[in-house]
Amino acid sequence: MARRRYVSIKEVAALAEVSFQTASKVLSGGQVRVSAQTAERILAAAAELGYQPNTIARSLVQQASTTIGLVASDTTDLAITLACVAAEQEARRHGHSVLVGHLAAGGSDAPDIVRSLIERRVDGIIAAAPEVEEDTKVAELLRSYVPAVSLQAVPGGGVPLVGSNHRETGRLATSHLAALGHVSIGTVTGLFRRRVTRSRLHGYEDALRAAGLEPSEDLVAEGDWTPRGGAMATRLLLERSPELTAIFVHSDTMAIGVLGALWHAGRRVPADVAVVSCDDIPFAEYLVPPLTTVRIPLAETGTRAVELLLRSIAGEPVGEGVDLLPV
Amino acid sequence: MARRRYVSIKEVAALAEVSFQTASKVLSGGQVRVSAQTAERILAAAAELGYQPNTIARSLVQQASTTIGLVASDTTDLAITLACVAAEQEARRHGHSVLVGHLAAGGSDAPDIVRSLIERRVDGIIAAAPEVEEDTKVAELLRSYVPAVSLQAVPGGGVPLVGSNHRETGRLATSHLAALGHVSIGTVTGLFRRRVTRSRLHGYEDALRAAGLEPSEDLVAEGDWTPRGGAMATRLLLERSPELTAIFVHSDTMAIGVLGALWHAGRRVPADVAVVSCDDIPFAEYLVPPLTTVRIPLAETGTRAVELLLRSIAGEPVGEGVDLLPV
DNA sequence: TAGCTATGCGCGAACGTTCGCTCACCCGGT
DNA sequence: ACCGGGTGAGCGAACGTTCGCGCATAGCTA
Repeated sequence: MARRRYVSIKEVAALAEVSFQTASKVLSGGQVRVSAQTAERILAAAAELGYQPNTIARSLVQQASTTIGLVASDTTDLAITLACVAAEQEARRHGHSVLVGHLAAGGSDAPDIVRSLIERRVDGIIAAAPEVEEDTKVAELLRSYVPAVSLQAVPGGGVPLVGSNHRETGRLATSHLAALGHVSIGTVTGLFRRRVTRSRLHGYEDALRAAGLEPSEDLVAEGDWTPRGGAMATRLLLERSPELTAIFVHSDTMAIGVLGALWHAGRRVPADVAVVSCDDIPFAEYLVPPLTTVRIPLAETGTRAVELLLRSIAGEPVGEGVDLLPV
Repeated sequence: MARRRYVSIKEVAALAEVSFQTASKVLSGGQVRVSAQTAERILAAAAELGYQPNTIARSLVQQASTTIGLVASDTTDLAITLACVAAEQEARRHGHSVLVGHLAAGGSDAPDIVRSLIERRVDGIIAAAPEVEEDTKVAELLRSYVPAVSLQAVPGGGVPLVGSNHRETGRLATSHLAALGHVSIGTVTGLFRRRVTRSRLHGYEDALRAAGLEPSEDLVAEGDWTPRGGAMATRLLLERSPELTAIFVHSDTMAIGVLGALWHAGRRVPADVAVVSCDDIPFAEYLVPPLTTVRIPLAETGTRAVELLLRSIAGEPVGEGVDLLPV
């Protein structure tokens, strides 16, 4: 493992017998006033020495790192991962690299992560962690130091959002169940303090009312985005409202737990209880009773966030809350 | 969104009325020969101006970026994600940031990703993508430019591996089934060309032989790590060997598809067919027939990889193939 | 042949740090 | 009163680039 020493542009220039600034002109790609022969000589020298440009030095002088930061929650929820992967690939397509930070359980290290990104002079930051909804410290950093785009609301605003229309999602899922003739429709939600949850809940109520049904507190149970929480919420729901015949679940991940709990309770799906969820995570259709799910454009959300961020970095002003359409 | 201009250490120094080098000594933390009062003055000035150190400049002079690269496959397989998240958190615990790159579908952009990491002068690289098993170009880069640790074998060697004992995993899962009295035990594998698959297959055969059973080609079906592939392989298996009463699946993700396919085929789990899988992904226990799964220490793998990498960066020589124990 | 323009290349400066050396000063011991 | 050691702070250099300007040389027009 004899490690290769990095060669600098000066060594390349020396080999090609030009000044290192000239070598720089050629190697940094732009079309510049250099004769074809010298250019060739320089490229040959670079290849021979295995020259790898030093982005750090370049960033320093250019005052731009072509790097963006991504702060994600560590929930092993596929939904967030999906958006993150898409975001990274989109960023790379535009020549940017991505520095990630995954929040620890409580999300208390969010300010540290963001600060570390800022110290590394990322050109922009994408926040994909529900925890930031409550973090004013992070919000302040995001607002004042660096362009940012968030997938969640940020306290105090000032950061553009990208997301999907959660209310519509809730409405769509619930009205689907209502259209099937169900009259006792429960819901297993995400954490109440998240906006997503409240929006979807509104959509859920909208749909109930539109179907002439009255929302009831007994039909709503709070989950925590995990299969475990989904299962617990379901048990609670069955206890409080044994007559229920349909459930709208706020995420596919929780739906796994919901299906499990229903099975344990001896309810058949979809014969006894119909389940509709949302996210459209890859495995949804392969679950044991195949899951009906509202497709949320997660990857598109990630892609769009990057687009917006890069535009913002480029200096274009960007507005707020863009909504995408679920199917 | 009036963006704050970054203030340099010189401005801080000017405000504190010291030379910027002295300010540097104080702000970069080490205990140095500076009087308590001046130190205080400098810190106050830094706070007042909202000074954020510039890691880029620091990296340039220190010839170390305190950043590591992580190249992951984009498979939305939770297993890999789990390891990646753990790796990032461990790296951060040691003051390092993580630059990620997710391979595109075919994995053909792996060399580009690695090159970009090298140009950004990462101190080391962790490869968590099965695709690299076949990529000699990547292997060459990893060997010659930068310390690396891989979770998969690398063509030509020279890169330390971290992983779990896959053969043992296969043996464990299969012998569990054999101990339950099953005599016709099938297996839904990962892609044949991956080492993991072959190792687990060996373990599977080991266990069969130990139980006095003869391995048969008809009992082995290749999957592709997706629920979809798992389902297809299962159908194939049922067709070729209808008498089978147990299946060892090479990943929890595929197991979802396997369970689905069995259900569609009218086989009850575990009454008609027993299923054992491996990974111990969070939702395994909540699947409809709860999944029996061999726990693979994914997070620990990520953590260990970072440990090893940092040791390697620090100059300690490291060996090869470390195995961890599944339960 | 003198003057002008275009072409090819070099040079100095700057980006924001860290590091090691030097220097001035104060204090205590002889 | 003199010397030595320790302490606090400054200074120059370096890290590997990019950028804009300036200076030759060559070719073209008048």
